[in-house]
Amino acid sequence: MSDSPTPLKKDDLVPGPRVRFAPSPTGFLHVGSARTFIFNWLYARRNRGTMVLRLDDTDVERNTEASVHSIFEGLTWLGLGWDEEYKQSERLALHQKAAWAIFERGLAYRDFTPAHTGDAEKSGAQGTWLFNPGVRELTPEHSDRRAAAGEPFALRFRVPRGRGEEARFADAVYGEQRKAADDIEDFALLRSDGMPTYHLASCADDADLGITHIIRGQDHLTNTFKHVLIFEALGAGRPQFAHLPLLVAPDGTKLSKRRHGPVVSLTTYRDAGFLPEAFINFLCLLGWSPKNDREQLSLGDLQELFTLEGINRANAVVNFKEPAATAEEMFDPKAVWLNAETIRGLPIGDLSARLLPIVQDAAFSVDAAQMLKITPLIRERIKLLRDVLAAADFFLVDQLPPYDPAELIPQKGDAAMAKQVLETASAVLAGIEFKHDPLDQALRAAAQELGIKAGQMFQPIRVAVCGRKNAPPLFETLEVLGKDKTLARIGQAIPKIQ
RNA sequence: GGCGCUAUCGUCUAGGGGUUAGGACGGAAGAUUCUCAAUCUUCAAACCCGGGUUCGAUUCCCGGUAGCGCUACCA
Repeated sequence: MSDSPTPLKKDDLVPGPRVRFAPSPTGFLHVGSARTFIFNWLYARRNRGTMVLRLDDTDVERNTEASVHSIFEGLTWLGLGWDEEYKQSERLALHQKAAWAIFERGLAYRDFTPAHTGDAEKSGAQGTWLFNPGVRELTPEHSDRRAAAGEPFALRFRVPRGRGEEARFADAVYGEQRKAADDIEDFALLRSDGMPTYHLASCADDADLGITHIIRGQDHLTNTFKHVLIFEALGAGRPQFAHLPLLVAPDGTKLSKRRHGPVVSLTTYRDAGFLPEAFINFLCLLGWSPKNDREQLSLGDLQELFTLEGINRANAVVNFKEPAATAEEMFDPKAVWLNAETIRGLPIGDLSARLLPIVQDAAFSVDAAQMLKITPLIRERIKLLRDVLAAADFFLVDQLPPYDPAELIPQKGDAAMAKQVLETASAVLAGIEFKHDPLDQALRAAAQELGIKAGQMFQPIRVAVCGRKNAPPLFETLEVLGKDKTLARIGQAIPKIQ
């Protein structure tokens, strides 16, 4: 025995919570799923716990490799990471063992009834389906005999009936929940092909992986009664449940790609130029609040402030526009605002580095040094990263695209004034250093000499150089653009004036 | 149909037996700079309906209505 054993850390004695995000790869990564991931992650980090990523891929028919990609693509973009990773399809033996253990305890039975054609009962307005009559009360001998003869069957949970029993659990968000067992149908554990159902696989894995907190969408709230039954039948401890209000479309319906298009897919936001930290901030504000009116929250802030108590119960609308006119209009205005705010708060070097690949992908030849000079001029003028293409276009091209020569004419001025301004500017600019202060002094002096207002002096130059009226401040722009390009563009503008 | 959940400005939300019902986005108006943007100021904008409890309900209780979810050998 060593006389100085390694002291146990407190964390070793009290392991942190274990949470999981368990998407099924049957479609792209949904923004609602992304929020569920984020809340789980925040809970794990906040409480020094473990974040488990588990692919719930027991539905072989509907799984796609493309979907797996989409999930990882989305999660990678968020950049939050996870600690452990599992695939349900690799844990089938565990699920089957769990199902048969439940059967051995007499809490499940074989159902030899052929599978339903699911949609028929979805639309059916008749009474609640609870179980297929006849099979639930088959004697074990009869059941064994038919199984031995090779007759296919599903394994169903035998929900206690007619005894006034109740399933109950305490949800961290929705409070005490209870439901009469008589209202719970005999759900399937195993399909007739032997594959586990979602309910069984999910609970068996949660128990096996030691999940302590299940944080998931409210669409699972009523499923939880079944899950509670499974955990009990497994003799496993029951995790703490916390259900999240759903994210819905402006029309109040659940977000779906079919109905609502790309706005429900996480990668759409990445591709449109959202910053992951800003989008995480936005998503967190949907269905959760720090209760102190703070809205601009960094990841660090969120980690510090996130609690299950801050989650509310009503569904939240993602306020996008259905017929989207422009890219920016299709998104929730608050998400766009948060993104713009985050962009403004980024150090220039950081923002510039994020902008550079976008500009280069658009086939502009710019280097990092140039981008670094352009960035401060557009930082307050872009809301999405991709806006850089429209905001900085005139810095990036050699030849300005065609513009309306009428724009060259200043307020309360005429063509003659425009021409005079540009000719004067041409002469003045040729002889000075292209730095903010000299440009400022020279052009203001020139305006005074011509007897016109500074604004009247600047507009024709701005249009000649930028190809439009709305652009960053003039002197900074000229400085970045340089003397050669400036003079060339002014030279090209002069003949355009009639 | 059955069961469950929910209900504060257009949207996200704070609040809670007595408040001018607070903040944010978006909208409108104004200030400011060489345009735009940013920034600042101001304004408009909400407690689903009906009962009950109470001196007093937007808040608590019940009912209604509406929305959403589940009701598959999908997850």
